[in-house]
Amino acid sequence: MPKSEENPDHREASGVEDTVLGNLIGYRMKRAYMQIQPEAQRVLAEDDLRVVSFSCLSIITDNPGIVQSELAEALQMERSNLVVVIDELEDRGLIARKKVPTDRRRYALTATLRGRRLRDRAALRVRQVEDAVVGCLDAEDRARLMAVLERLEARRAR
Amino acid sequence: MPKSEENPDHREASGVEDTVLGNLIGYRMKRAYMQIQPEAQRVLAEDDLRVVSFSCLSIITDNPGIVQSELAEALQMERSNLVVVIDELEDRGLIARKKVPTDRRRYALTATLRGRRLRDRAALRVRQVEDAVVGCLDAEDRARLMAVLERLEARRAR
DNA sequence: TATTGTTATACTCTATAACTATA
DNA sequence: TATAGTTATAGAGTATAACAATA
Repeated sequence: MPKSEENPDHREASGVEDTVLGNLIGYRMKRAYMQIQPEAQRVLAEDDLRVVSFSCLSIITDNPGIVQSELAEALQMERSNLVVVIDELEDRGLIARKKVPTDRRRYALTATLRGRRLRDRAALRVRQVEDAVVGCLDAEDRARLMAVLERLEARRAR
Repeated sequence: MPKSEENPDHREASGVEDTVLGNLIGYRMKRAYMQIQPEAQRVLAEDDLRVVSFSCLSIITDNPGIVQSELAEALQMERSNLVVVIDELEDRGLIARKKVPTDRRRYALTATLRGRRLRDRAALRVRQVEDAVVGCLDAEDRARLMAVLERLEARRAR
């Protein structure tokens, strides 16, 4: 019976046997992510933000003048799906669209003061719920996790 | 200007500034996961499997006689969403449903020989694409990553 | 001709409520 | 009364094609 070297067969807490799935990084990553995502979603919802709108607001705040194509590329999402998100942020007065004089196809996006403040507050609260979830890791484990995740992501240019 | 201790402000490869989002574990985890997931999806599709059907087939293979409620719980999904997946695996002759004599509400699920063989082959191929993605990590980093992800997941019982 | 923002649309995934048959 | 499996459905999230305005 083939056993994996790094994680021998074991019964999960639930009592369900799992020789294969649990040794796949994708599976483990999704399940770990699912510990964090609903918590982040919940606190962001208290400010009427979705994860995607918080992400947009955050990138716009840090990159005043960014245009929608660039934002879509930064967040790895489709331009078309960005439109409604940007519409809503603008309607709520959190960001502003300004036509770029030198290229009138493009809209320069900037966060308003309200937008920047909301971003800062929301980021703090997301950080707090992450701290709670990740509380079982010490600072070193956490830093190492972040570094490894960044390296996996950087692999994209292959 | 507040800077994070563990990851100072920096320009991403794309040239987009990112003071906040990039320091959130949830964001990093999602982006790292997105390096693996499409690759896994692609190789599984070659065997006409989705990630969820592979996961079901895998758990059923390792747990002959498991019933749908237990499977749903193990994979943290809704019973109702499991039905079509199980239907398809059964139609393809990869698993069998057998009424449990002692409780005729329940179906005992078992993988057929074909199902077990497909699972083993698919698992190997998923493992290969994961190895390719994660090739930038040495064995120790990889083992540590898996261990940390497991600890985050285990936090569920809080 | 190519690109930006936009609209419409479709497809997947997930969540909920309600039904049936059994217990 | 509660549970297992099922159905239908609605809501997200995501992907694609096509269009108008502009380069």
